[in-house]
Amino acid sequence: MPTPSDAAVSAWTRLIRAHTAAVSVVEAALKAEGLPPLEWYDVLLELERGGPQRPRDLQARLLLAQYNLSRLLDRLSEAGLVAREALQADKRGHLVMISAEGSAMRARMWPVYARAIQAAVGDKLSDAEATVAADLLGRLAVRP
Amino acid sequence: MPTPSDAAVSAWTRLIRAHTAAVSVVEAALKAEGLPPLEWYDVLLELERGGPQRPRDLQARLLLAQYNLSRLLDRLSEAGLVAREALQADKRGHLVMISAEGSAMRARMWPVYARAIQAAVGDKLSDAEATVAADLLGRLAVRP
DNA sequence: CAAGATTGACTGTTCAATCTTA
DNA sequence: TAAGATTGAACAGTCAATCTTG
Repeated sequence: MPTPSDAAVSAWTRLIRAHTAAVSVVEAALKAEGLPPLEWYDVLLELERGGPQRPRDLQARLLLAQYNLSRLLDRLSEAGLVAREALQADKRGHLVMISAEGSAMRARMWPVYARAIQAAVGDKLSDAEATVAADLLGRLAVRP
Repeated sequence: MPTPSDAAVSAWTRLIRAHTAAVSVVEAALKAEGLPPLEWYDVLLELERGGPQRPRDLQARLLLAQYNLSRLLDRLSEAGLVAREALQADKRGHLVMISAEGSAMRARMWPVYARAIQAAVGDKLSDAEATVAADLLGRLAVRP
């Protein structure tokens, strides 16, 4: 049985810890400004970058479960930040698109988010170190 | 305003992704064997290593919110994996300790957990790379 | 009043089942 | 039958209030 090396276990443990610590800094910053959670930002950004998309595509890019995304979109839609539009091509699905309000919200969130990233990562690693970390972390997200 | 560098943003983004990917591998492995979630393992391990402790101490080590831990301990206790015992010294609190069943469960979880860590981290990074990643990630968890 | 811990009510997540169309 | 998407009910997480003791 392939038991992980100490180095792998240590990297795993610290990945969990670093994630918890960094996310809580960012979420706290957003909450302090009365802004929506991180997850909303991700969806809004993906919709700005990728244009109108089907939930299935968003799901794959954001690594979310389908039922999870369904309710997340409900909330975003209720807040007026995204709109759904029926598809003629495949009547099972529909397109999700960001609204003007959604873009405005994403823009309002970014400065707060950016400062929090700086506090959580930028202040703790040099650019060279952050680049190394990004490379190694990128390898962990690759599907086998 | 200190805007984060591209390197910092990239490290942040990939931290989130790597965490999501790695955790889902591990949680899926545990679930497939009918075992409890990762979080339970963390509590059980901490109680084995650190001996009987007050919830406050567990909370600090595991980076959990107090109300969160309170309900997590309820579940562990209901499953017979931990026990609570009143403290005479400070009657507000109590000690939490792992039971024999709890130790047995932790031991059953470990091989599954270990294989999953290997798949999520060990198979993707060399030991040298994992050591570098662990060092950098450790710096992110340090309180300012 | 402050610290340790819990609880009620609310919000969000998960699982399995369901519905519709391909 | 399978894929895209949603939903009811159960479960877990969050916030603010509460209780008890220091």
